[in-house]
Amino acid sequence: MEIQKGFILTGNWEDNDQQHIIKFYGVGEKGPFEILINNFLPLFFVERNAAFPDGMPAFKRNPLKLKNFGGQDVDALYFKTQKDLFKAKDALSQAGIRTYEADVRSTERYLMERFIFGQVEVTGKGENIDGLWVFKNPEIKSAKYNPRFKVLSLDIETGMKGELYSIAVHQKSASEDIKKVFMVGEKNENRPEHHLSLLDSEELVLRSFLSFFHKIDPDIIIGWHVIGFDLSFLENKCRKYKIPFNLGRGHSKLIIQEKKGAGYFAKMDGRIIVDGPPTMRGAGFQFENFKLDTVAHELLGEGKDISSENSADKVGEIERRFREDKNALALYNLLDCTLVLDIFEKTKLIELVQNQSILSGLMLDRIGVSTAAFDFFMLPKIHRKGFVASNILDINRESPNQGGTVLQPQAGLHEHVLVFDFKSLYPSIMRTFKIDPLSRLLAKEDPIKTPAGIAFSSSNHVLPKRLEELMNRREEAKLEGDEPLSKAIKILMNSFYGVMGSTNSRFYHADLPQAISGIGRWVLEEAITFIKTQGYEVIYGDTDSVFVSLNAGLWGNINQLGNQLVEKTNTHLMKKIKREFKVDSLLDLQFEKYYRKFYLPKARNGGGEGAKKRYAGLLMKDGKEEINFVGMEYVRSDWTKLARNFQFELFQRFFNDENVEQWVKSFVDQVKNHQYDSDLVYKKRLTKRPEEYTSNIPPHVKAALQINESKRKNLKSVEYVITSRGPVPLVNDHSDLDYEHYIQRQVKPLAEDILAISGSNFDDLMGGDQLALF
DNA sequence: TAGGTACGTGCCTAAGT
DNA sequence: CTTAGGCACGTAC
Repeated sequence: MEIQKGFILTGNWEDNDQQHIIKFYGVGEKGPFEILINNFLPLFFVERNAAFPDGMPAFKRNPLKLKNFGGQDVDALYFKTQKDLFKAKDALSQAGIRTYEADVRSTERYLMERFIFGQVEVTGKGENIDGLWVFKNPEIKSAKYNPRFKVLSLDIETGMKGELYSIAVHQKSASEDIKKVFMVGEKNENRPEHHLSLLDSEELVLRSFLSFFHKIDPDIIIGWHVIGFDLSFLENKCRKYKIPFNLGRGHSKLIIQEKKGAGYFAKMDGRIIVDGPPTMRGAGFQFENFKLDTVAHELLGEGKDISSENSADKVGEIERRFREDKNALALYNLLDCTLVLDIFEKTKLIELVQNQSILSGLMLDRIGVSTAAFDFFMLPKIHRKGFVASNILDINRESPNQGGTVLQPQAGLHEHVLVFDFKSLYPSIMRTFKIDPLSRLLAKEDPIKTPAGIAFSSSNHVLPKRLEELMNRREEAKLEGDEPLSKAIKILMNSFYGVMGSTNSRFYHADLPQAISGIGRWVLEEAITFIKTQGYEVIYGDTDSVFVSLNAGLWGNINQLGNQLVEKTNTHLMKKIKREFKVDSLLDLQFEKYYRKFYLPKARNGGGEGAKKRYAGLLMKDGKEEINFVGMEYVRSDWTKLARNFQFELFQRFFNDENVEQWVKSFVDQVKNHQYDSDLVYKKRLTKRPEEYTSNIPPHVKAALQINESKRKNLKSVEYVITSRGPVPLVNDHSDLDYEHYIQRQVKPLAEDILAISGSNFDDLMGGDQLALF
């Protein structure tokens, strides 16, 4: 008998010889393992009184003490294979008979019903086959086991005509640091360094790489666009040489799929691919762009040794090194691997996704799917409460759901502004008012009514307890300095509100998000009213935040003041909520920050009213004063660097009480005098193919349409400038820059925001005659 | 290979002078 | 030539 703890990386199912087989792969205490299960039957539920049509495959019907959300009894139907399940589901659907939970994946069903969240203890007859532990129908239960994965960073270099030059890998684990480059070349060439293998042909490079790969046996492959480029390229080469592209554990195949709009996905047994850019985007990282060089510079302060500024030069330099200096190319190839590895290490990305998997129960390639994470937690819970959920239905919403309140800002310059916000507002509302799909169904049991009159059961619910656990665990994680865990919890908690309000969730019901956001609006209003009664002026607020201006001037200790106001407000809310709703408030207003100066701009087309979701303020950070921009052009990636730099410097002067007029004038002169030509580039995403924009054609699309047909095919964003001919892609000739456009569209509106305060005006300042020159 | 709503801004286009 | 409405994008929370 073999007992091992482990972490599940991947899972899949197949129907084989009239059997449904589930396979899980992972890494355990004694190495990688495979779990084979053939005693699990795919299932769904139907109403007890359903009369079945002809053409149903074989099934076993089992009456259960479960009901659907409408209160009707249901039976479980078990099938030999998933294929039979699909067939039955279709037949029933044709006959107008509803099925329940028929769209739950059997791998996830198996794990969730056993409360297994990534980490397992496997007990059974284990057989070690070629280093892979194989268990057949073992006993599996939840456990605590957090491996340090073997992470391999992969990068390839190619020639312009589609030749494979080299494959580099860098793998780090707790105990080893392995570097290797496989390159096409002659053996005695250039006295190659020890980690460089020169091989006679592409085919030999591929074979050597694959054999080496299996020897070092990584758990996770990382890279930069590694699926869409590197692995896809290698797959094609392998096909050409009829080499099986069997990167998976047990030499199983790697399968790559491209989903239009959603990017590339790769699947194999027992290993996970974590691609840098999409994963970092998903984790909320933001950079000027997601080029490896940019991200590496930003995070590590270093870059590649071939600058990627000019892609034509880069390709040329790679080809030159391949011909003349293979050692240099190998170093370059390897540097990319190491940079990616360092980026992952610095941002703790692997730890983040590992925590997301443990918290959600989803395997690593599904952690981003919030609706699936909600199912994983909720389905087993509601079963134990006597309910089954529906399939994911095609719902069309009658009316849009209302969200948070945004207060009308009091436009202008303020001094001494305190910002308060509710910590995790929506989760704490769900906890306070016991909101989840179950308590909505069972609202008759000890009801709580929200301000809008939606009722929930105060005694029968599951999500509030889960949120309490998560919030407590997050506090612990913060104290322990465990950033990835804290972040993973935050991401998960924040997803619940969205899932319950998503028609792509089987738990969707309009009352759920309506109740939550409705209470949110009530709470914010109540807090503001109270703060005003304390004699403070509220100048702005958005969803969960309140901005207070100390118009009477600054006195005493800011922190003390802020914390006292927070305490009073929380106590007030506590009492009020107890009185009106008979529940204990878990709402927590916090004193977040203090701006010495704070500016709320007017809306450009708003008839003098303040613009919501836009502001700039001067706050203290690490003992220094720093300008913080929110929603303004400075933080918008679709404005030029010219505008962003201009706004930053403008506000520096403005907050410093300097007169800006002369400076604005000279800035405009410098623009005309070609001082900022490299800052005039616009960058904008394309959400469709350029030809598909029909109703109107915005500038970035006009630019995109001028790019070669082949290059424009999968274009995700366009860089362009405005010339006397209109928008032109950056890659085309653009010597006739339209400076007047930039002054009028990128500088003037930002300058006006500030100039208007002192009653001056951009055009007067410039003097009409000078503009006529252009 | 489906978390949500609220909002500002610039530009295009068609309808009104 | 001016204006209103809608589209597209990016952002705040």
